[in-house]
Amino acid sequence: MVDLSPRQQLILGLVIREYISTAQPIGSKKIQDYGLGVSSATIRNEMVVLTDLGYLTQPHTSAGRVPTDKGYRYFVERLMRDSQLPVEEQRTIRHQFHQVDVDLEQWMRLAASVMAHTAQSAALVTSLKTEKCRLRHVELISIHEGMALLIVVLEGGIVRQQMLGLDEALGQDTLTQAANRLNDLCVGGTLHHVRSCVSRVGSFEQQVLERVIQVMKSVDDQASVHLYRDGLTNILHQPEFTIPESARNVVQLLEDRTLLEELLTEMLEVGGLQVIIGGEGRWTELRECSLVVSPYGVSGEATGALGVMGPMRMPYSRAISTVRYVAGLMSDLFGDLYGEVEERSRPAE
Amino acid sequence: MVDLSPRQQLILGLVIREYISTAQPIGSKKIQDYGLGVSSATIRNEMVVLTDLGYLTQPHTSAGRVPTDKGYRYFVERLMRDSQLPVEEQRTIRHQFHQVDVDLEQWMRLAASVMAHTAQSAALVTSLKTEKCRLRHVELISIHEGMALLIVVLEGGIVRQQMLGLDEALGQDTLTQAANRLNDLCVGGTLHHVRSCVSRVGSFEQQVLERVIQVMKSVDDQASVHLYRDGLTNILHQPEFTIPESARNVVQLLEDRTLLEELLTEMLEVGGLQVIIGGEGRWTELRECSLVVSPYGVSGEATGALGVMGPMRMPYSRAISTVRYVAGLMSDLFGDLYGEVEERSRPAE
DNA sequence: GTTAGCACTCGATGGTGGTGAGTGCTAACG
DNA sequence: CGTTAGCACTCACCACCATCGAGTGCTAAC
Repeated sequence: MVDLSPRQQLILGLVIREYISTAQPIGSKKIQDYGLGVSSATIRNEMVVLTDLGYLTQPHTSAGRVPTDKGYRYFVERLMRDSQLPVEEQRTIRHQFHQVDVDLEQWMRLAASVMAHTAQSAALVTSLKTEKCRLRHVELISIHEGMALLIVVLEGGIVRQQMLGLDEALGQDTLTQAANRLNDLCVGGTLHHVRSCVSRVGSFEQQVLERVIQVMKSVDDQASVHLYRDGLTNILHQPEFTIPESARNVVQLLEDRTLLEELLTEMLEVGGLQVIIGGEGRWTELRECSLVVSPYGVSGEATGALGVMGPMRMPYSRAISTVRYVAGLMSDLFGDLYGEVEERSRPAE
Repeated sequence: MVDLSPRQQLILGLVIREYISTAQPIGSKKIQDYGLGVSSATIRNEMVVLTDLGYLTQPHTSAGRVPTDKGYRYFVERLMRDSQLPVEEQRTIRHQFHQVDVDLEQWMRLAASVMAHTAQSAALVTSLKTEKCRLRHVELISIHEGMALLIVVLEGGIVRQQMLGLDEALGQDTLTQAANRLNDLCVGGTLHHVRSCVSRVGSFEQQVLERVIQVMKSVDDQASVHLYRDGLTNILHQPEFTIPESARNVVQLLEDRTLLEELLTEMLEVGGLQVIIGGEGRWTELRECSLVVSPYGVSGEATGALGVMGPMRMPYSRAISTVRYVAGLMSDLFGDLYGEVEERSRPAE
């Protein structure tokens, strides 16, 4: 992995960059045109080496070279200089965020839309997952006799609601009283603390608390993670997805919440901006795709993941800077909701 | 439109049914195989008539016949007998609905999933839109000093939340008091009534009320209608969408919320189960597609639209019975939340 | 180590002819 | 007059083939 000569690195870099922009196998002639002062034969020789080392392949004998996943990996880790998103675009994006309401859902939707547009790929955003979520407020609202609406508010403005079938008809007053009692007892507590309250309240309150616990558990659970998607069309415009077969595969991939949620949750555990190339590791389903994923949120409080997905032949530099910028921006926005604590833990902008 | 002989109707029906199941142009021989006791020449003669009348076309001179949108329209309105979804499937679907929580969002998601699966097409579900929404409850929760969460509960368990920047730091107690005052004053009122309260409260409450009004207005507005989609992959499996071009078009169509929302909202105004074939009317964007859409909900209180989208060559009978059944089921479920009123207004199951 | 030269490979392109499904037309039939 | 057998015709589809050329690997000379 480490023993490429400077010239080999240069050639590999050029092949990858050229392939990323043209989607055509790259021949020695085209590289020569870049003017590195050697003949095509020399470049061919180097290409043979790069091919033997597994950084490039040929679709068929008499074709140019195409990067392998290993090649892209080398490119991303060694040949690409970190670039920032142009200041102009940064401003445009910030502007868009300031134009919408202060609303978690709208932000996430917007983040997906912005990334899809800026990186010209499919974009993914998961909702926040609290690590040890604290209860902020419980509310019970009568819908009609026999049915009440339970609203649970958690730290950081996460709101969940659930319908609650009542065994006996209870008026709004009774419900409010019950909610007040629970608020007095449990607000500010973690799941653990809420659990410990169950034995200290009346039977109806117990019933409500069970549901609150269920809600808090499910927020921790990946099942309740929301997933925002955008830019599916972008990915279908890529030449690698004109084949109906691959198009279907990638759409299926993006439609199937479970796989994506699993993937993004795992990325969250690893932490930091990640690049997954061609389904490396256990993600064989995304064989033809690459992802750039980053966590966002307030570390230790609530975190989510966001990123873009495209063909292996993805403009990594642009994708990475886009994802990094949006993740930083979202982290800042959410940081404000958590009252400016944990300043140090935000990903750098 | 009305002057087809019984035999012409029979032939048209057979051509359409056969084409729906095979996606191949249908020749006179194939129709003869159905054994209607006449020769292929006779069938050809009838086909010429049907073609001249605009119910069928030929992709090219020496090919079989393919239905036109007018042909499908005639089929849907005159040749198709209303069928029910098999009882077995009805049970399966009901069962799935009873297995999830009593939760609007989960229901809509499930409805989309069920329709996508049952009708093997792309499914769409909009959230409910209240016609004259009534305020049920207002809640203010302190997030941190300078920031509060406003929760607005409307008739039928619709919950909306919004962050509220505070001009001055207010404690939870102050917020609760303000919320209580507003509840006393406005609960049960329509948008109109809430508006009339603005002048009767203090300045902070006014500020909150403005936001409540904004929320209530936006619920009326199509901008806030949620859209649940499922089964995109199904549609890409249809032979008409193997061409990358059409595949992209249909994906773009399904990804673009605004067009779909506009369409579904318009369907809501028309009312009743609607079949849109090949972008009839002003829906030229869906030239290659057909939709089966039905309203659901509690008429006069809160209504939404749901339906499926597929190629023009869609199994209309199955699609219609699926959509009708799911719409009925959803209406029943939501009807329960509205306290069993308006019994008469539910679409028949 | 580099390079010019060269034979070779193989996908892409385009023209050709055969095949067959399906047609429209016509003339004969009941 | 509706129906039908027969027939010539059309045209997409496919297999075949030759050509072309981009790009290769190899070798020998620099």
